[in-house]
This record gives sequence, C-alpha cells and structure tokens, in this order.
Amino acid sequence: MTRGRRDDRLPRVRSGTPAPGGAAAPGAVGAPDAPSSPLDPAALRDALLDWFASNGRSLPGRDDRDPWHVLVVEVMSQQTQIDRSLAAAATFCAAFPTPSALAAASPGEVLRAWAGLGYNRRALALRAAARAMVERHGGRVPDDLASLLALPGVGPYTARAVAARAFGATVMPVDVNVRRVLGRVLDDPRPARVQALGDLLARSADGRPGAIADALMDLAAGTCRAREPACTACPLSAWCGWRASGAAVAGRAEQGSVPRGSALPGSGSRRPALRAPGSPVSGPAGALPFPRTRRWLRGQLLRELREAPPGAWSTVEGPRGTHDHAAVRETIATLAREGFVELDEVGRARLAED
DNA sequence: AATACGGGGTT
DNA sequence: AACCCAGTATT
Repeated sequence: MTRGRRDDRLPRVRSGTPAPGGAAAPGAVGAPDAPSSPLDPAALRDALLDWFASNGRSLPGRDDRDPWHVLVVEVMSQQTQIDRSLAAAATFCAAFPTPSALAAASPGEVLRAWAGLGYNRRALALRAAARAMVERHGGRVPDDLASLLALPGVGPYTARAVAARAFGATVMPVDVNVRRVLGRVLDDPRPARVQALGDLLARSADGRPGAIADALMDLAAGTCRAREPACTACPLSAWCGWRASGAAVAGRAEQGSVPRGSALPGSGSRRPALRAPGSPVSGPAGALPFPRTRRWLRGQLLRELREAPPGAWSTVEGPRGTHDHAAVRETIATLAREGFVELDEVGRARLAED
C-alpha cells in the first residue's frame, strides 16, 4: 500500500462517556465541559434540516429514490466523491437500467462502463449482486437490511444507505462524514455510539431518513470538516460535546486525550511525518513510489484490456514500467483468478466475456 | 487489527 | 506531491 494511507481508525477513547440522552443538563451554565443543550433528537433534527434547507449542496441526482439507482450510486460512492458518483451512475444506469440488465452483461461490458471510477472489483461485485437479486429477489433490490447486507459489495454503510434512501428505513448510513459529525456531537467516536445516535435521528426523521443523512454529509463536507471545522457556523454547536470539551478551540491541545488517528480532532491534528527530513521518501521502511506498486500495474493492465476492441485477445508481454515480464504475467493471472480477465490456450488475455 | 483495492480532484 | 474521498472483503 502506497497511496491511500491512513484510513483513520476509531480506537476506543475513554470508557466513561455520557449516554446520548444524558450528555448535559439543560442550560448547564456553569459546566464548561457540557454542551449547552441536552441531546433531544427532534431538536437536533430540526436544526439539521433547517440548516440543510438553506445550506445544503445541490447535487443533481441525489434525490432519486429508485432503489436500483440508489444502489448503483452508493456502490460507486464507496471511496469516491459523491458528485463524480452521481454523474457516473447516470451514465451507468442508462446502459444497465435494471438489475436484470446488469446481470445479463459480461464482466468486460461492466468493466468498460466502470472506466475512470477505480476499485474495479466493485463493478464485478455489483454485477454479482445483480445476479443475486435476479436469483433471490425477483430482479428487484431487496428492501430489508439483512437481504441487502447479503449482497456482494454491500456492507454496513451501503446497506443502510439503500434501506434509508430508497425504502425509508429508519437506519443511518454511517460513513466517514456521519462518523465525524456525530462522533463530535457525542465527543465519542465509538462506532456503536455513533450508529445509535444516527439511528435515533433517523427514527425522528418523519419518513425522510435520507434527508438527515444528506444534511450530516453536507455539514461534514463544508462546516464540520476534519481540520479546522467552522464551529461558529455550525447548527449543532449547541449540542456538540467535542466543542464543549474545548478540543475544537484548543486545537492541538490535549494531544494525549485524543486517540491517534481519530477522526475527531480538528485543527492542529496534523502530525509531522516520522520520516527524518531529507531522507528519501521511500526508504527501506517507506512506501514504494506508486508506479512501482502492484496496484499501479493492475490499473495499467486493466486499462489496456479495457481499451482493446471488445472480445479481441491481447498478447500481454512485459515489462510495464519497472515491472518485468514475470510480474506482468503474475498480475494477469491474478486478474484472471479474480474474474476480471480470461486467458486463452496460448496465454493471451481479454476482459472476461462471461 | 491490517492490508489490498483506483483513480481523479483539491490544495 | 500529499491528501482526500457517502467502504468492503479478506487475511
């Protein structure tokens, strides 16, 4: 791994944190450690939706509630910016308007439609999910969490996103944004806590849990940013335990109280690299330059095969960049094993046709 | 708990 | 050039 470094994990913080409902006494004037408002879900929801009405981003396609469209957007948006996902999903769904249409397509066709999005295994997983929906759900996107979770490529986030956005289920899709905002409100990033508050908000959402999710995500994108959050502009500041704790103002203060890698710290959370100044970027213990990684090679080979005429066999001979012939053949074999590629008798390759 | 998995956009 | 991104599956 050389590129995506530092997915911020959420190590346990301290053990004794207040429950959501009891975070603070109403109007706790003399308590600098407590939010100035108790954590009433309905009040928090109203603040969120009011803010969203005038400050939410306008993202074409976001309000589409069609289950298939929602599923495609959510799978694409895994580790991919939402505006790009929405645009790509529109094109993709024009080519594959239903789960059945995608289920009937070859891996190669799907991979070509996926071009530019990265994480290509998501494309194969989505196709596999489409096949499962044809097989088990009459060609429809299932509407319950358990069935959604059973689909390939659908995890805790995506399952809840589809359930909430397409079917109005009162569950919160917790992504990096929701985790940050609600983790700060609670001053506690533990996933179970964040999920519980999220679900509480979803249940108070009066049939539109997706709107709450959108509000939280837009808030995270522009105001409750990872670094230097604009707390003075935040509709939730009255409820925010993290801000009340002083961490937001103190910035890098209390480094010891904030877990390494936590998504919670705001300004001042940047840490200098451990690497000594002047030492090579890729020392013995350092990351490889990206073009030297297997990841890069996979991307190159997949791009070559995607750009070849559909159905045509390609002779794939090394080297590619710093990767020798053996590495190239090994990677092609891996891609074949994983279902991206098929090989003929003489070792030529093409994107899989079935 | 760690690691693999992409590619494009932003700063 | 580093950092970020509506995560998931596998080890």
